[in-house]
Amino acid sequence: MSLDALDRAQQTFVRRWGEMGATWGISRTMAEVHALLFITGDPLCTDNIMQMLQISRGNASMNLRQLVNWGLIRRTHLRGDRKEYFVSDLDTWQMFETITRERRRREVGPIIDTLKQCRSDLEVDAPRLAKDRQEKATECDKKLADMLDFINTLDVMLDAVLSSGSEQIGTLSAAISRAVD
Amino acid sequence: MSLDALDRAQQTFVRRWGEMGATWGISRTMAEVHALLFITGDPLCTDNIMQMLQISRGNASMNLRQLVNWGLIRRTHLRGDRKEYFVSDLDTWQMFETITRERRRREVGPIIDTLKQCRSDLEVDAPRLAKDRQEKATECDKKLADMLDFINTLDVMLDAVLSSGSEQIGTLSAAISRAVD
DNA sequence: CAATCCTTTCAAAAAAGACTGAAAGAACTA
DNA sequence: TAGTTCTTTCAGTCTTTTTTGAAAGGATTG
Repeated sequence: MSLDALDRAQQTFVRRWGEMGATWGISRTMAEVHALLFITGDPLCTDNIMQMLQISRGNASMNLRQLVNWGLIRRTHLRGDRKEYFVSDLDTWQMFETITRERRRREVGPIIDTLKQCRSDLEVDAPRLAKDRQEKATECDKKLADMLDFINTLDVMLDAVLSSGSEQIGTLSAAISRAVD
Repeated sequence: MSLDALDRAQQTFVRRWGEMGATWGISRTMAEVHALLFITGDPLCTDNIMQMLQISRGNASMNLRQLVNWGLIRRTHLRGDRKEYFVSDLDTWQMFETITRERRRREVGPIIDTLKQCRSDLEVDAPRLAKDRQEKATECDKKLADMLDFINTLDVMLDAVLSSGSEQIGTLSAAISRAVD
């Protein structure tokens, strides 16, 4: 099994993508599996992936399942072959949208809930606090409110960007630059 | 040491912020230390932090140093006290800006470099590839180019948003919504 | 300069997280 | 139905990351 220039370029990409993933709370291997499917563009089966990334069957299976759950890859079948194959979405924008939506769904909601929770608990019990603590409570509430506000603004912006679709990204980028000047 | 409603609200916030950090490649404790300084607004010394978060001296020292390096907190001193204190005096927007700039600096550059590297390696060696591999190489190059392009666009947008400052964030949000319709 | 007070460092320990491989399960085939 | 082929699961193992605590390093004070 000798590697040519294409293989080497793909390997470099896969490794780097794995490292990236690791700093972003996605496991290195999951990111590598994804990168491999993305960059080759070919349907690959579990054995291909095990061999190319030197990982165990169990590991491959787990990570493939997660990627399917995220919506980043899908199962497919090759005519006359019983094995399952996997293919990645090939469009960069699509990938970005999927990942961003998923993270937003998992993370933005919970943090907003916690902030609101803190505020309402504070509001309910504030009258019973000692005088000097009341001031502090007001300050704290202000910080929570600011943050909530900020997150909401960002969330609205993100939503607009995500729903714009890849064709409009240029327009959007231009509009932002214009608004900032 | 009995906890009042303010303490409880702050603790909830600190815990949640820690969990958030953990899913974002920032260690749970570092995020908790930051949250604590942010939400109380008070200058706190190492002992305060050790006690409030139930962590060791070494751990506190390490994480405080990292936060100072990130520019999220700063050292300060209290009149008539030899200890060092720490404060987080940034507002929500400044915090966001600091964190985003730091991550961008560390992560965007390297990934762009790798993508370019892959492309140029491919270009240099492509002529020597077998015919069927050449097609693949072209496809691969196209993917790398697309991704590079996409990252650049996003990076430009991000830069515009970051340099806009908190006063303009409303304007910006409105401009985006308008552009998307 | 010795004593005190505080901070930093770092080797070792603990905790968290990821991976393996063998075994069980599912889906087809003859 | 029994056999074959492929997939999933999960207890145990291994790896990586985080935390601890004790010792060393600085700075300030009397």
